[in-house]
Amino acid sequence: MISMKTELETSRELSGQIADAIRDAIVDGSLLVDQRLPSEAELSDKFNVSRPTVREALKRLAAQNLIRTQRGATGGAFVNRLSFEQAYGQQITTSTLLLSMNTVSFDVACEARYAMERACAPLSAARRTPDHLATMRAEIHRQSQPGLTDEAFCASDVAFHRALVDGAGNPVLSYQLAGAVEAMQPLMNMITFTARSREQIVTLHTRIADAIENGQSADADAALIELTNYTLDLGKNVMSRHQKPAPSQ
Amino acid sequence: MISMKTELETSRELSGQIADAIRDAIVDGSLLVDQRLPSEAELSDKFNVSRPTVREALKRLAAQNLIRTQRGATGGAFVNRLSFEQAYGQQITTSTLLLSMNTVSFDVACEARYAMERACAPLSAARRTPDHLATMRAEIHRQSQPGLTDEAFCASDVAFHRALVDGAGNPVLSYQLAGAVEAMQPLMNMITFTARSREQIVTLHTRIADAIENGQSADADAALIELTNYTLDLGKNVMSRHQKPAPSQ
DNA sequence: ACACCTTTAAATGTCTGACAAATGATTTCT
DNA sequence: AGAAATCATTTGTCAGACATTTAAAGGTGT
Repeated sequence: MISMKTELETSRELSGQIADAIRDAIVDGSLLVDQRLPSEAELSDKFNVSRPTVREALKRLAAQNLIRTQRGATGGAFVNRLSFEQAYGQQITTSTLLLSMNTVSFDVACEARYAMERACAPLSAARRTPDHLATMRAEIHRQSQPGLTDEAFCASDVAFHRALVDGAGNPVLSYQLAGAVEAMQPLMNMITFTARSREQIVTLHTRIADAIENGQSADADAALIELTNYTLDLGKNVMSRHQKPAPSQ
Repeated sequence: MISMKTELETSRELSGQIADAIRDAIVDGSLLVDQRLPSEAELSDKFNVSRPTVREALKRLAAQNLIRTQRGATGGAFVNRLSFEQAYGQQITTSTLLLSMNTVSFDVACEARYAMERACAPLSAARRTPDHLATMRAEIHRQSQPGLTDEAFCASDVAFHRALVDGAGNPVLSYQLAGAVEAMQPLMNMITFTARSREQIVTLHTRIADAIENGQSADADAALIELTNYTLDLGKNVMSRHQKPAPSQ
């Protein structure tokens, strides 16, 4: 028998309370990974609500990747083992919204992103595989091509930094950075990269890749600091042109 | 008129596709913060589905804090300005599940956490307010009290590191770290802190607080490295006793 | 006994229609 | 003009039904 709090209040909406009760049972371990939840009919009995209400609750949980559902005879809702892929997705969506809704400024996001990248660099210098290095080199080469659109340049930039972070071999760091880096792409896309600035960035990327290749984390750190300041400079111009005044609320 | 992709496939479930369409409209800016979505009746017309299906889609979005709903004459679903509070909550839930479901090991989580904390330390040394410092000192004092339960010691540990991170004055870093630090608490709670190990941790915390107070970020970094290794050691013993063999999948 | 097809049952997915409850706007009355 | 009653709109909830998917059980022929 699955224990679960079933007493509901009258204030909040029922589907929210039911979702919370089930979520708590998952988080505190009452429901284990891959375990099947009671059927919708059973849940509506247990909570004394209708099936549509139960379904709304289950959809809330599905949106957070806490459960997955399967149709058919042996189907039902199952506690989902959260994968990094799914966590990435949530992280990117959330971070993107935090930025796009002007909850945080470009400067703050930029500082956070590079601070965390610098935390990855020493680990990456020690552990990166030849594959990570090859990706970094390839992206640097792509960034040197003339005629690249700003969007393509940005995408390549993200891929480069992604390889740098993944080189650390720590999926939690990759997960955290995925949000910070990818979320900034829309803002970075607003930047016009002149030939001069691209050259500067490629130079810094090359220094970083060299440092990572040779295990010289101090060099990587120094280059990342320069890159931080340079990006902040580029962003300053963009923001002064696009940034709306502080939101009223 | 609100533009939104309304053609649906037959493969996936409808509520998921509708949720995605609306979410895309929010993320790419077609729907602005505080803007009202069409009513459930209008949406069910637009997408050619029933109202319960629309409602399931809206609940999915509400679970991600993308919208909020209001009843009444001028009510409806409104695009929600994502707050840091809400983002914290999501981040902590996700990170906690990633850890508790054995998707990542203690070592990996620990490394990621302290790597990011080290990224915060220099910023905190430069910007922390007297308030942050006072919190750190108070928590150190609490940790020195004899008779503290392991859980209370852990909670104080979290509060100490929280103050350290918040001292950096960068809400994005605080947001990222909130997940990493709080998510580790259940694992840390499994550790038995002997008087000897508490003393060691308090000593390191004091070194960190001193360094932050005097703006000596190198000292803080060194102490954090020691704390990382010490925590990994403590965890090693716990894991050898509790850790199940690697998950099959 | 084995392989193949059919049936069946259980579960989620979707629809229809209805009522309850909340809430701002409107109207009416004083 | 102001207060109270009414109304209209919208979300929240319920009941019941049918469609679709899926695996397992059962039957059939060789």
